[in-house]
Amino acid sequence: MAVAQVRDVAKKAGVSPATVSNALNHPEKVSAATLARVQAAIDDLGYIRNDAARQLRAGSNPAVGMIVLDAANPYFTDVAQGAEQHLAELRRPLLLGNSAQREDREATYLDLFEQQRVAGILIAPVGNVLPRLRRVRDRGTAVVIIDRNAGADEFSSVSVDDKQGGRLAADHLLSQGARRIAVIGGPGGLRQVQHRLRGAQQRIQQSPEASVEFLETDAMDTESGRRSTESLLARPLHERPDALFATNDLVALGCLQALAHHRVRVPEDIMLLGYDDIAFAASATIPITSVRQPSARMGLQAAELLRLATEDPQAAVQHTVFQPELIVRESTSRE
Amino acid sequence: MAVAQVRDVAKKAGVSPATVSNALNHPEKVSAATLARVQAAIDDLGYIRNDAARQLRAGSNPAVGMIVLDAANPYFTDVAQGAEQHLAELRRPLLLGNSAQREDREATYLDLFEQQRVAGILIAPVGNVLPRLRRVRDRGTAVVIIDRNAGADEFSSVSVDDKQGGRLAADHLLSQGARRIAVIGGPGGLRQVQHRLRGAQQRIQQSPEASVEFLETDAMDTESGRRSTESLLARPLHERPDALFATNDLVALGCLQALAHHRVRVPEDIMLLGYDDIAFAASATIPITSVRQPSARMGLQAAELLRLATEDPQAAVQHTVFQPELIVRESTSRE
DNA sequence: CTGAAAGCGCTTACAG
DNA sequence: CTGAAAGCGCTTACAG
Repeated sequence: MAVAQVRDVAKKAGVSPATVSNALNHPEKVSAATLARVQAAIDDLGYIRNDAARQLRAGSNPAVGMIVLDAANPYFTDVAQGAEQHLAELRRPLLLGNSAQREDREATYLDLFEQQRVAGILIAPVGNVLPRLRRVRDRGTAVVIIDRNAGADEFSSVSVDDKQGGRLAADHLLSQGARRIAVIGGPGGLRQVQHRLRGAQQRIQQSPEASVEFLETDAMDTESGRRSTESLLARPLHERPDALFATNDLVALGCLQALAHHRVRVPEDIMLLGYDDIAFAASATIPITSVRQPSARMGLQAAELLRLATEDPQAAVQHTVFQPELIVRESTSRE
Repeated sequence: MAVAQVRDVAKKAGVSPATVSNALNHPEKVSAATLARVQAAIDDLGYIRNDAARQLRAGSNPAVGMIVLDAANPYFTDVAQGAEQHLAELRRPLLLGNSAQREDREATYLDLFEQQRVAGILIAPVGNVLPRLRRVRDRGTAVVIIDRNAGADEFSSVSVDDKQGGRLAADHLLSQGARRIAVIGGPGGLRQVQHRLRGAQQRIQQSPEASVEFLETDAMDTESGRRSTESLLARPLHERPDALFATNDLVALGCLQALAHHRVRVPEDIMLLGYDDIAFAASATIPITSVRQPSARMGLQAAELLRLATEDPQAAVQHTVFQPELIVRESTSRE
């Protein structure tokens, strides 16, 4: 069975294709009687508009593309959900791409979104995509950067003060008596990791009796946390840290698993602190202290900044910086 | 700055638009020298193909659409990841839609995918979408159903034997001494819920001393599990169940939170068993016994069945049914 | 309010 | 191996 087209609908309704199009896109231009006949013909034939043709002629695609660092991380599903909710109100579909922290995948999704001429792109960048994003914007696509203030002067962005998050984490661990802190996460090139680490370092350096080291990982998943922790536990006892600061909660959960496996007590022997405050941090074997980011609100605000940028390409660039919040739980509470 | 088009590339390379198109789509038809000039022109101008035009003319969209019941559930992110991996090898982008168990959202994504004339659709259905899926297929779009054997005769499908899963769960709880079992999940119209419940009921009815009740929820998230459990704990002690079978792990985590909040001991006072075996089940406050589904493999197989269906629309319908596996943990181990 | 004509940017036969 | 012409299915001015 051939797929119905505008001309089939037009013939059935006894009008021209132009009128069918108007009934669909500008119903106020069409008389009520005609509208009803067109609608009936559409229902009869099961007509479904061909988006490629519409888009080609109309010259624009309402959809918005989004690229996240890890689609399996509840933090990013929350951000995406916030963005999707706001975009749905604007009648804009969200196309979600997962870079999995890999530059090649990031580039593939950027290709795809550009080829589709999406109206806008929301991106949590992995690689140095700024030059590319500039070209994207110059071709007329709005861009908003999530979770990064690099490129801050050129693109609107939504982020969290990650240095402050690192400071909060370190400050809390020190106040609980930690003296040897290991920061676990990576890759080190990722802006978020750098800032969380630097914030922690800055705070720890103010305490002469405390020290900090950085264990870099390839990824930010549970497996990475487990492996890093295993390597720490392979050391002689007196060279082990007394606190772990994982740069996200998935890594923290991995750390917790390795610690439990080796019967290291948390927090008595080693304290553990995560980042993002995903729902599972609170439900963990030992509930995990974590630095909360307002994930859904960040997604919503990113979508809003994108709306502003698409509606007025000349509009001033805007940066929304949220403040992180420390949520204290058992994994760092020694008394 | 205007966006570069084929004709601009052609002019710059000193060839015709047709040759540019051939260089892009059928490089074997073009001489090496011409290919190099075209490529140089493309790079120079930063040309990006307009997918809408390509698709309109070529008459097909390589992309595949997927609709899941809950994009925030790690089970579905795992399934999606499996599918995406296989589709990537076939050079097919995956467009992911989240129905959030809502029929209106499911319909919206089906609209979107149909308008985009995707090559295929992978769907875990919420509502009664079979009539619609029939029309979709009749228009030439391949369809594979995930996680449902309803409609089994018409569409290829990938599923797990959920009745068996329910039986495994009930059998284990009974063997651990449970006598009053509450099944928590919903909505009751969802095929997975029905089968898991029915499997459990069948097994429990074989034990005259045991009873089962069903607490239906609106959704399958943590909040639903928490609320249902609260209502159970509001009962007099002797009317409480001694075991909870949550129809997925998110619900189970919610149950666990409510139980902990009321200082009910797990498994001593009430046992808890979940479904899906998401990674977080093992890391929970009390590690949760769960029925495992091979999520990534299911996604991969769904993509493979879709490939078969797109390559030969006349190909026979195929059903892959995986067997569930019980993973026993602390939440049900009374000794 | 309605319709005839043109054209969005590409690719596909086809002729050379 | 290369190019001129046609056309994919829509929507947009424009004329009536």
